[in-house]
Amino acid sequence: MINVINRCFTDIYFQLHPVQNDAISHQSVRILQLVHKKKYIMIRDIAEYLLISHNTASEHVKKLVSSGWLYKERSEEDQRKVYLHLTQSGLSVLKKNTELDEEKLQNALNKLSDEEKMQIVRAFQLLSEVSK
Amino acid sequence: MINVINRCFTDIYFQLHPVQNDAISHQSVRILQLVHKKKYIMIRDIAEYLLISHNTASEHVKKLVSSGWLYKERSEEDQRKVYLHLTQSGLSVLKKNTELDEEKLQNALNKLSDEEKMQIVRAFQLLSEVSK
DNA sequence: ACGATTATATCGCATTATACGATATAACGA
DNA sequence: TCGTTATATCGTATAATGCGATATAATCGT
Repeated sequence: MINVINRCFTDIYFQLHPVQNDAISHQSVRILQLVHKKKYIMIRDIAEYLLISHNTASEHVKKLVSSGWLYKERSEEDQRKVYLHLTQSGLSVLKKNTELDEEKLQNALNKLSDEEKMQIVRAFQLLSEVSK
Repeated sequence: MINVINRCFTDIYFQLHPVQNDAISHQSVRILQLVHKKKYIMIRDIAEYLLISHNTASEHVKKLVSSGWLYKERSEEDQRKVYLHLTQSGLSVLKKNTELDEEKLQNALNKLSDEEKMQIVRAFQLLSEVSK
């Protein structure tokens, strides 16, 4: 069962992911992903998740800010802390690099009945829920 | 509906993907992926898919062969052609970099009933099928 | 037969990505 | 005040990425 899900999962991503011409590095995508999924994330958290030193994480973030994909917010309570957030542009880049292509996904879904579409949505919601 | 599926899809991958300490580059993963999903793939095909020049693709493949993740097979009919295949080691590296972690996925599924598990498997098979 | 094409490979070179140690600054905590 | 925490910057090193130029061998078209 695990293997079937994994084969389908990778097949779906392989077939439906957007064609990306964007020049974006692997670590940049991982950082945008972290910022998107985690609330109140800081530089040191990114270093921890990515298993890199804090200064390297700081350099990465600097680049992402200057690219216009992230912005910083100083904490009110503790002025040392810097919370990171995605810009609209950053969200758009992240989507192109982690989500399924909307048009390709729509084309795939159109081959199914309404009942089948709903089954797929429910299944994704279910697995997403128990993954947390 | 598209947005719900995409949010769930990225959540599932974010929560369940393996923690990877392997030192492997982005392009290397993409090439292993291509070789895995496509039959009789050649250097020039990889260049085409990855939108890079054939000589760069050749260099990448050389590195992957020397890492023991790919091996080459000369075509019988046309001796110019070199088909690429994954080694066992290459397949293992690819899985760690694209699939969901077996243990994490199992833990998530264990929170569900047998009926719900089957619904998820059917939904993934369904979407995988219409994605081709 | 032979020039054109195809597929791969290699070399030289340039740029970007990735990372860390050392060091600095500012803010917080006891 | 002194130690700790969070971020930032500089210098430096190595790996990753990529392309043009060039080479070799096989195949194709006429």
